[in-house]
Parts: sequence; structure tokens; C-alpha cells
Amino acid sequence: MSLGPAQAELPPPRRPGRQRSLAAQAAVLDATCRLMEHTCLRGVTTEAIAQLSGVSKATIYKWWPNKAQVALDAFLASMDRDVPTPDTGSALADFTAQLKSVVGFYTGPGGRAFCQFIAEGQSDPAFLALFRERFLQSRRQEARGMWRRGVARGEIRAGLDSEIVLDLIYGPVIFRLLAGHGPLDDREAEAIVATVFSGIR
Amino acid sequence: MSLGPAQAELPPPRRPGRQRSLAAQAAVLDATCRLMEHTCLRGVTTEAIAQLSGVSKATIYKWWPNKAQVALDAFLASMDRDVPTPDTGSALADFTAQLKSVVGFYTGPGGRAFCQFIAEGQSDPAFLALFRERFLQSRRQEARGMWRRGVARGEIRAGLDSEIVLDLIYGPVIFRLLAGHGPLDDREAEAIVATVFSGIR
Amino acid sequence: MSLGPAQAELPPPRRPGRQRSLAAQAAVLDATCRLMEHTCLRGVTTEAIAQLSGVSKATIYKWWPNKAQVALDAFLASMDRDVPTPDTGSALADFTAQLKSVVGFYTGPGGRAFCQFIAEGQSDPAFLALFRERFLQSRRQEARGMWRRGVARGEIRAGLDSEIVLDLIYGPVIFRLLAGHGPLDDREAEAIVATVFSGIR
Amino acid sequence: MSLGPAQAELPPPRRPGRQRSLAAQAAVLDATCRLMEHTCLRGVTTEAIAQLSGVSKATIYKWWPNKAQVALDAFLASMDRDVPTPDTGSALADFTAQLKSVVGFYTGPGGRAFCQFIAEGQSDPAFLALFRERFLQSRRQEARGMWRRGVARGEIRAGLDSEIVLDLIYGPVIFRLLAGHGPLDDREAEAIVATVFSGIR
DNA sequence: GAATAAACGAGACGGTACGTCTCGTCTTATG
DNA sequence: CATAAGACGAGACGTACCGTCTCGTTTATTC
Repeated sequence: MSLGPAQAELPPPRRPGRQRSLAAQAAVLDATCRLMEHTCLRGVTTEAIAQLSGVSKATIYKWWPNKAQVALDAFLASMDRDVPTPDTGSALADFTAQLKSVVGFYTGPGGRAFCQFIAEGQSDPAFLALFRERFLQSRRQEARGMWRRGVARGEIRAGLDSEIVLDLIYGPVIFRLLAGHGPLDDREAEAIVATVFSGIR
Repeated sequence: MSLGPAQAELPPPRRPGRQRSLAAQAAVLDATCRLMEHTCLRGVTTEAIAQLSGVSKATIYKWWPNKAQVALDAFLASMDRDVPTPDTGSALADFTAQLKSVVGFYTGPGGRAFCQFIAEGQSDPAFLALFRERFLQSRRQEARGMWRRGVARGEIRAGLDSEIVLDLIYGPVIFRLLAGHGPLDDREAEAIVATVFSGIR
Repeated sequence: MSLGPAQAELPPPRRPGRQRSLAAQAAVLDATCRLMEHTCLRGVTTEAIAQLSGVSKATIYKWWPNKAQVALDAFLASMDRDVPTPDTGSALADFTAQLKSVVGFYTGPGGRAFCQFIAEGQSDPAFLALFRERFLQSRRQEARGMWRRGVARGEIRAGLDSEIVLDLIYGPVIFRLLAGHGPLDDREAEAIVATVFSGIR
Repeated sequence: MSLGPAQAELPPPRRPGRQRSLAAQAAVLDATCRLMEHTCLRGVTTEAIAQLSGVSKATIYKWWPNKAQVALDAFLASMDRDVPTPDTGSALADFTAQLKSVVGFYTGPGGRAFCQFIAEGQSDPAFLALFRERFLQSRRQEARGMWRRGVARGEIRAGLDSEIVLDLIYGPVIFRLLAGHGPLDDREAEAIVATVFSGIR
């Protein structure tokens, strides 16, 4: 469980002693982001974060349990520019537009980071759970909204398991992102959503 | 590129000098398999492989460039028991049966290994490429056969991009396997194939 | 050039950060001494020093470039009990007494260490230079004092090359020590000095 | 104990099977000599000798117990050009001439090899003993001849321990050679012998 | 304005795996 | 059956990163 500074809810009765440096926290996240653009998570060392940010290793370890969670906080912080959930009145259009923007996001540095977190999670189940909670679930929540509107409007067959269909839409993108066995662009996004909506029969 | 023993194509005129020990090779692969059942790939050390197999580290490094490729060879060797591609006369039945068997495979140790390779690939692009070549492509090839038969029989709409549809079928399974955000069993496999065949409209 | 701790000249303004552990340094030197008593320098592994001293290999390599310099520091540290230069009023008596004590020293563990350093120096010229600077020169300096007093008192012919005569006195001891082709005891020490003083004509 | 080929006395009745390759033996010694001119004994690997000579490692290990003895054989073989013991009718002249030629020898590649053997001997007492037997003793024997002639002619005081005096003459040279703390040339050789003959009183 | 308390930088440290190297032995095919 | 080619086990090497620790310094709150 991250103790990252972003989660701190300020209790007015300040404790004595030197206050925690917000500048240090920001510097760490910023440095981590910059390092992640050039190497994978394994290639980012805590030492390098410390050096680039000017924050000591001890301070980093005081506030985060390991570099993966630093990177996750950095990733989430750099994503506050919320990808808005489209609401065009058509579920097909909504999902198409959203998958395109998702593909756009994953094609950039965000996608590289995403892969690193999935990779890290394969040797650290606790981190994987955290990643699900703090990233995947909120994304999924938004998609569920689009789904419900589609069902309500009668555009989507009732009785379907939304979780499966959502994985049907996002799964192929993430599979290609991680395995790199096929292209990933707007055309593919459109084809995925169109196929899911029409079936292959 | 792996120089793993599995690739050796035997030229009858044997070279002089001591022959490569098949026992050592087998011991390494076996030891690696056993270790992979208890830890993740990162947790498997070359030292442990050497110790458990009785093969020296130097010999391991002579034939494999790193432990990931040892593990990949071990994985592939332990998979020669070919998962037979079903051919029931119905594409829906074929894909359902096959996805069930795939889910069965991924639910066991094979799935854990698969995740480790995907994870390793995120920090080693060359390894990822190797994994695609030596594992994903052959699997994909089999699926393409089922696809073609379905198209030929008219069960599947013509004009579809088979690659996308195959990812539509396997992507969700792999996404869930890696992210662990949903269940993975026969019921889900059936629902995925059924939904892909019928569409959600 | 050794960065060994023995050379630290303490500047009162301590540097920031954790201070270097004097206990670790002492443990390394002590462990090295103990190991050197049972094997030759080649037989002393960095790993063994680390294990016996409880100091990690990384720390050892941080402060010493190789095990030879660790051993040299250990040797010099264990020799601070300065062998006093005799001053009896007679050069013959001085040299005889001193060579006897030198022979006594070289007959014990110190002599074994000395041989190891000479041996190591044959494949590492930089180390040999260091050994000359840090051990031989100070010894030689003391001998030169005895020499000068003898010359001043008229006991020693003027016009002689002191360096050659000093090697005439110490060379045979070191030759026998290294090659082991003859005995090395008080009797031999006396005979050497006596012969050098009288000549063989 | 060396089983080196230099000791082989050929029995005319050839044994069945492939005959032992004299060419291989020579190639090994030659290669070793050439390698010793560029690196120290530690830097010469058995592998390099095998490669340069075209003789396999197994063959080398069959005839010599280790590379040090290979090098010793190579050294002795390259020294058959016997340094003749001078016999001028004067012990002083004899020793001076001989020490000059010794210094000349030790200043070249032979001296480097000598140092390597002494060094090796410090971690391998058996090798040191072998080196004494096969090299030092024969040299010493020749010097003893010069000594005896000098004593017989009355040029050298009777009652002296010849072993000590010989070490008095050769020790300084070898000390300087190994420790490198002073020059080593004809002038020094003359001074050494002259001082030993006259004494310093 | 002192005393106290926490956060921070610098960086030393133990631990552990890495991949490389050399040694000396062993195995196989060839001459 | 001696040899070359070369695979092999053993084990030390020196490097790298991890996460912990110990300092002395800085910044705030409390007495």
C-alpha cells in the first residue's frame, strides 16, 4: 500500500518538527518521469532518481516502499489531465472514440509505463493489486458508464456480462501493446469496436 | 538469438572434441522448470539453476545468453506435448474448445511462465521478439487454421481481419491473466467466444 | 595508490553523511592478517576476508582496489610496533643487532607476508612500487641512519656507496628468504655483517 | 616433479600407437617463451599456450603438471647456451666478470622469467624446490668452483662460509631485481664484488 | 529564545546476483 | 593409442543495485 505523498490528507494540528518537503516529493516524481522516458523500470535505479531529483535515497525510501510505487505515483500524477469519457449519444461512437484515445495514450510514454507496471506486477503481486486499484479500476469505472448508457438506450443487447465485453474491447489493445505482435492505431481501434458490436457470424 | 540445444539440427559428420552433454542440457531445463514453479523468473537465479542441476554456471552461460532464454527453452521443451487444434466441423465449437484448453493451460504453471516472459520482455525487447517468434507465432498459426476453415464453411463473415479477431479472442484471456482483474475459467472462455461470434448489438 | 584508512589525516570538519566505520576497517585488516597466517596471498580470497570480517565484499572493494593492498595495509598496521633502530656506539654492533632482529622478523609470519608482497609485485608493478614506498623505504631510511653514524665515527670507510652496502647486508637475507636455499638465523646474520665489515680478502 | 619432455631419453624400440610428438613439445616451449616476453607468468594462460603452439591443453597437462613447470622447462631450454664460468687466474676478476654477465642476463627477458619463478614459488613450495634444484643449484655449483680456485690461490681468506659469501654477491642483485629499488648494471656489479672483497672497515 | 522533534542531504554499509575468467579434468573423433 | 578440439565443474573475480543505517544540518513547533 503506497504511502505516497499524493494521498496525504492534511490534519490541521501540525506536528512539531520540520514539515515534509513538498518540493522534494515533486522533484522525485518529476525525476522518475524523466528517467522512465529513457529506460524501463528495471533500468531506473533509486540512486538515479535520488541524484536527478536532488532528494536523498533515504528520503525516497521513507515515503515510498520501493521504486515501483514511486513510478506508479509519478505515472498517476502525470495523468491527472483526465481522459474525458465521451458521451455522444451512441455507444458505438463512444467506445470507438474512447478506444482511439486509449490507443493514442498507450502508444506514447504512458503505454511504456503501463507495460512496466504490468511487468513489475508479475514478480510483485502486491504491486499488481495496487496497480489494479489505483489505475485499472478507475478506467474500468468510466467504461462501465458508457456501457450502461448503451444498454439503457437499447443499443447493446441485455443480459451480457459487461466485464467480459469490456475486456473484449481493451484486452486486444493491451495484448498487442505488451507482446508487440501487431499494429496499434486508430484503424485497429475502430475495427476492434466494430467487430465487437457486430460479431463475426 | 538462443543457441539453446533445442535448436540443434544434427549434421551427421560430428565435430571433433567432446560432445555437448545432453544430460547437462536436460538437467538445466528440468531444474529451471522446477524453480519456475516456486518463484517468478526474477527470483530464479543462475546460481540456483546451476546448483539444482549440477551443471556449472559457466556451462549455462556458454549455451544460453541469460536465464530468461534458459527458461524459455525449458518452457518450450515442456510444451512439446502439443495442444492439438480441435477440428469439430464448427468454428464456434473449435474456438470454444480451444480457448477452454488455452485457459486451462494458462491457469496452471504454463500461465505463470507465460506472464514471466511477457514481463521479462518489457525490459528486454530482443527477448520479447524471441518469445513472439518461438511461442506466440506457432500458437497463432494454429488458430489461423481454425479461422480459415470457419471462413471456408461460411460460418464466419468474409472480409474480417483475422488478426484482430484472434486478438479479440485471446486478448481478454491474456489481459486477465496478466492483470488479474477478473476470473478465468471455462465459463469465461465460452462467454468470450460466444460474444465474439454474436456481437453485442 | 592505496585509499586505505591508515592514511586518513583527520580534518576536524567532518564530512556529511555516515562516517566510515572504523570497526569495519579494523575487522577487515584483522581478518586478513589471520588468513595470511594460514595461506599465501593467492589463497586468501576477498570472499573469505568478507566472511571472516563480517564486512561485505562491496565495502572492501570500495576502500581498497584489490586484496593485495588490503593485505599490505594489514601488514603495515600490524607492524606499528616499531622495530627500534639500535644505537650502541658501534656500527658493527648496530648492524649485527639489527640484522638479527630483521632475521627474527622475517622468520615469522612477517617474513611470509613479505614474500607474498614481493611475489604479488612481480605481476603488478604498481603494487610493487607501492610496497617499496610504504615498506622498504622506511626500513631503508633507518638503516641509512646507522650507516651515517658509522661513517661519522670513522668505523666505516668513506667513499662507499651506502645503497650497495645496505643491499649487501639485506640482500642475502631476502634472497634466502625467497629462494629458501640456505638457513636463516642469528648465526648467519652475524656472519653476513662480519663478512661485509671485514671483506673476504 | 617435472615430467617435462626435456628429460625424455628416447628408447629406440618404438612403442605401438601414435608416437609422442617432439614437435608438439618444442612448440609448447617456444610458445611459452614468446608469451613470457609479453606478460608475467600469471598472465600466461594454459589456453594461450595451447592456442599459440597448436598443441591441445590436454596434451600439455599430460606432460607437465601445470603451466609454471612448462615455463620452467622453456626457461631452462632457452638457456642451454651455457654462460661459461670465467677462469682468469684471479678470483676478483672471475667474480666481477661473472656477476657482470649475470646482471646482463637478469636485465633481459631471463631476469623477468627468474622473478616470475620466484613469485610462483611463494605460493607453491614444491615448485620453489624444483626451481632451486633445476636452476639455482647448477648456478651455485659453478660459483663454488670460482670460489675454490680463489681459496686455493690464497686470494680469499680461509675459514669463510662460502655459501654466505656467494649470497653476499648474488643476494643484492636478486634483491634489486625483485624489488626494483636500485639500479642494476655493470658499475653496480663491480662495486658489489669489490666491496665484498675489501670489506667496509 | 531555548528545547525539542521531525525531515532531510550525504553517503557508508550488508546482502545478493550478476556475468566473466582460469584452472585442470574429461570425452570424443581423428591420425 | 597419442593427439586436437573443446565441453565441463569448480570457484574466485570485481560490479551493480537494493534497501537500511548513521551522521550532522535544517526547519518548524512548543515550552
